[in-house]
Amino acid sequence: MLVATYNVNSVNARLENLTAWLAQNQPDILFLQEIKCESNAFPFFELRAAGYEAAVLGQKSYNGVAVLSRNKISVRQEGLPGFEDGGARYLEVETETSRGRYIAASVYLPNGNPPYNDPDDDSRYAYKLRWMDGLLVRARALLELRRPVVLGGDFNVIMTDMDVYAPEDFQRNALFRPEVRQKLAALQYLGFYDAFRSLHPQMPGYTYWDYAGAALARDFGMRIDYLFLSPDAADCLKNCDVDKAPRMNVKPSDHTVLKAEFV
DNA sequence: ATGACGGTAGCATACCGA
Repeated sequence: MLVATYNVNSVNARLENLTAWLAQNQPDILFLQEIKCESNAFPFFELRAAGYEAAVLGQKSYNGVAVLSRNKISVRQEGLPGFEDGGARYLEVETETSRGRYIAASVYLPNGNPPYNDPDDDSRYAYKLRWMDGLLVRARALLELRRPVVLGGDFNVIMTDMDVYAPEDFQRNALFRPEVRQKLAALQYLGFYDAFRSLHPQMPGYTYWDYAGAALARDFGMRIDYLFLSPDAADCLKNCDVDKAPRMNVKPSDHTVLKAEFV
């Protein structure tokens, strides 16, 4: 049973790459982030032809998350409960897999860095911190269900020095500041397992390389996409790997796929 | 410090991203 996450940087711009990856890998569940369209522009038809149902929380131009599944999907939650959010960043569903029913949420955390024209504006960072607090509240409620849960997506947090090519350059970056690292650590103290890191304690596991500056060729990457597992899901985890192929394709996203296999 | 590079909106250039 395969579950994967992919920040596509526009689902329509990435449709060829996406359907090719689905055909080759046949995951039970695929989380998408940054679909960058409303649901009326989402490629339901093409994905159904590829064998996938889709649940979509869309938004024009920015953000937008989706969950693909080979089986029928029921939506549990659009957006974080009790959190006023201008962005389409959280979609929680339940779906059948070849290993039973899973709760699955596609997560796209705010970036949090200020706009270039106003580097002292900390409102985006404050929004990121509030968003993470909302996620932690939801995560606690999900754990209380004592069921297999996967939170997958682009968390926009570099957790440790190992997870970025030049940690010294990122000390004040909103992806690496102490508060966000602490809150992502808190998700694990609650009981969610970082699927990749729990199986690969030493590997960098980069999931993102900037388009600019030959970042991919120089391996200037960062690990910011994650699959977080409830204990019931972690018990069944067999392996978890970065699939670098989508990043090496023609017309790639700047992120690549992170996938996990379950028994 | 800035921009690279790419996507969207919409038709020039601004905004966003990490």
